[in-house]
Amino acid sequence: MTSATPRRTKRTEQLVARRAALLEAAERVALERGLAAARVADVAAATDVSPGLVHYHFSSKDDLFVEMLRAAADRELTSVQRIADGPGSALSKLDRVLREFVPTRSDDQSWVLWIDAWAAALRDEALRKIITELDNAWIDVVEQVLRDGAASGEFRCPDPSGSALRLSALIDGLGIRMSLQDRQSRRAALQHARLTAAREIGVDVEDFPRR
Amino acid sequence: MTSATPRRTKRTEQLVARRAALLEAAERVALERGLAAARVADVAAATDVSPGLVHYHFSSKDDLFVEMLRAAADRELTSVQRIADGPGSALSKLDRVLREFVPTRSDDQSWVLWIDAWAAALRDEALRKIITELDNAWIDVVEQVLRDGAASGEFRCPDPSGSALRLSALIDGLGIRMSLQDRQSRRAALQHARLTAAREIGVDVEDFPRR
DNA sequence: ACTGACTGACTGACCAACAAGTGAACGCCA
DNA sequence: TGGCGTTCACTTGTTGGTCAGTCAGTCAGT
Repeated sequence: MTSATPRRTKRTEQLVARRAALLEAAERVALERGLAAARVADVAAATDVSPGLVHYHFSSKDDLFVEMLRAAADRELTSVQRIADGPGSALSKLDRVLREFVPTRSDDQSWVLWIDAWAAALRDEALRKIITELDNAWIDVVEQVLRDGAASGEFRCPDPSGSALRLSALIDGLGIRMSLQDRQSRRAALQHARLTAAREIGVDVEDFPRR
Repeated sequence: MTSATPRRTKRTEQLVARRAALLEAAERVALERGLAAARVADVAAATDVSPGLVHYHFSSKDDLFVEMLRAAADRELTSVQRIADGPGSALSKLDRVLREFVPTRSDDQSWVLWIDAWAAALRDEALRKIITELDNAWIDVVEQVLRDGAASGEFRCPDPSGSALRLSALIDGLGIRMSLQDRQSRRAALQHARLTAAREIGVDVEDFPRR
């Protein structure tokens, strides 16, 4: 039987491993030097590989970093979806989403990456597509959690779509603040998010799950 | 009487005018090409001037763009302060702030500039300082408006500081969204901001001033 | 008022550094 | 042994910054 996907030989395994390693290295480099200042030579060095090889796997620098961000976006999306599809009440899911996405530290890796990505996306159609798709998908997932909670009578939420969008925007704003200001504490940021979420679903903040 | 400030000769007038023109050109270039891709040669060309002159007025490329953003930040801050110091009820002032800062279009100039600036600030101490100072000052002004409204009994606001911070974060998040997604309408964004603000001060959205 | 020495804004050619991408050659694995 | 992953030397283009020279504007002394 000839499968459409190529056989999984040692060679092809190595190939996909290299590609993955390059993408991972690209992310590390983008985190350290910033997306705008990242060089393909850096990615090559970080992978202990010649610069030419990078161009063997990726047609251009742009291609490399776009793919890297696509992979990162996929991870983020998977992360929310796992929470939403997991066990627990809608309320606890909502709280877990907040704990997962409200930035933890001023040097929170993913936030730094996305702030860079936003700027780059202003002038790059492909990037803009990736980011808006991630953003919309994220909102959709949270919207569904809110809808479930409202349907089961756990809380009230007259406008799940709007609530999810507002939460997303708030978290993005907090993410920027946390990434740029050192003295901002995670505790405070999380509390701001919880308070806003509580108002969106008409419950008291105190009713959010402990820990 | 010998004044500390230099005489206002034709020469010095021209000097400050040149400097201002270069800063303005730098902003235009940053808007068009993006902060990361902006070249000093672009700024020179946009001012109809030789590249060398740019370095005569500004010690380095960094210096040029940092100064440009400092000027832009000053303008933004002046803008809020004028609203806060102006006439009208606290409620109407709050609404005017929202109308002023919730992005108007996907290509809203100042939002594009600040998104670029956030990314650059991740790796630039001087920029980070400018941005956090602007951000904190903005919040302080809004906080004062909220405090005034609460003091006069116009509305309730138990935590003006937190409310101002949350509003700032929400607006930033909406700004990103509006800048990256075309199909987002200003009307919707403004409505999200108004709704959140209304909840912060315990009034009904409908009570926000018409138009 | 005039002038001549002087200052400093400005030019434009130039450079050194750097970075993306190319392609021929090479060697390892199936 | 053939082809694919990989290297390395190289080309090409770009860009921030420099510098010697120029000329308009300024000002002190007459």
